[in-house]
Amino acid sequence: MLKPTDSELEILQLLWQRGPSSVREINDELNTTKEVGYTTTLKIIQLMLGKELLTRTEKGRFHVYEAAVAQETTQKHLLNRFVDTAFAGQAMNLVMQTLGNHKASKTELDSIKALLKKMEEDGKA
Amino acid sequence: MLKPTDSELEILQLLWQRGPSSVREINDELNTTKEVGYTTTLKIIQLMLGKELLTRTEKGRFHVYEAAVAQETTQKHLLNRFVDTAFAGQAMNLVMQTLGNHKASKTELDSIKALLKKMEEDGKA
DNA sequence: TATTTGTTACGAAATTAATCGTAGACAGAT
DNA sequence: ATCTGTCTACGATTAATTTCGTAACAAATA
Repeated sequence: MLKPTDSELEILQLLWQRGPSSVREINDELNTTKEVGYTTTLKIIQLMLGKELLTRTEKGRFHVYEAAVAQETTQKHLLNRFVDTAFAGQAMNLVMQTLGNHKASKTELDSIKALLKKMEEDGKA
Repeated sequence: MLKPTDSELEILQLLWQRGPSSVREINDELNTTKEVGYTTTLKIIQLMLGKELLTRTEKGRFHVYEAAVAQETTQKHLLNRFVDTAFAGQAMNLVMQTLGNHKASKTELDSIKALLKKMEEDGKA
């Protein structure tokens, strides 16, 4: 799998969230956060198409782009890399630090507890 | 804080683990994993010194380098960035995926459970 | 019809990261 | 005294990423 750059990831996030979108829509979204030229966004999207991170369909005389990689698969890859480079492979350190640095809702805490419970049972068996 | 590159992070990990080290030692360590020239390592270390990621002391006619940034602080920064870029800020998704993708020892699971419990109590209060 | 507007394609510049070669200093061995 | 090996400093090259200008063309509009 091809590692997306930060700019590419930003676009992937938008597409995962919005679904299929035009360059104009993506660029407008990006510009709510930071200033970036239309052709800059277009260029990155074209490069992403080359790397097969996106697919596109003709829609009249313009194009509609869609993420060609699944969010979860991509995140899993990035996560594995990140655990290695930033946490020297110590995944549970990462978990502890994340829990320590970020608030969690009751629902989220419950999901995590359920997952932990399942892990313990699997470990036992 | 200056974001270390991947190569720089690799060197930081070694220094956090080994403590103060010479270029030779760092380069030898790096070469247990991948091939990299001595002057390449030296150059990166010199750049890191410029960015104040390292400090150095003269030791006879050569230099000993030491991490100038704390492991936990650095990881926290990287983690925050990563949560934003790769998980669109959804920290608990990251936690769930990490737990799902990596094995954990009983001790680790217990620490996590203890931390969760503390978080729940804090949330209640 | 002529002009403006919006779109894609593409080349080029600027920036950053990583790699390595070469030169010069110096200690220790011959 | 000279040679050899190790060290630092630094410039040059390459590759990847980001940015944007310009051209070509179609559609909408004046």
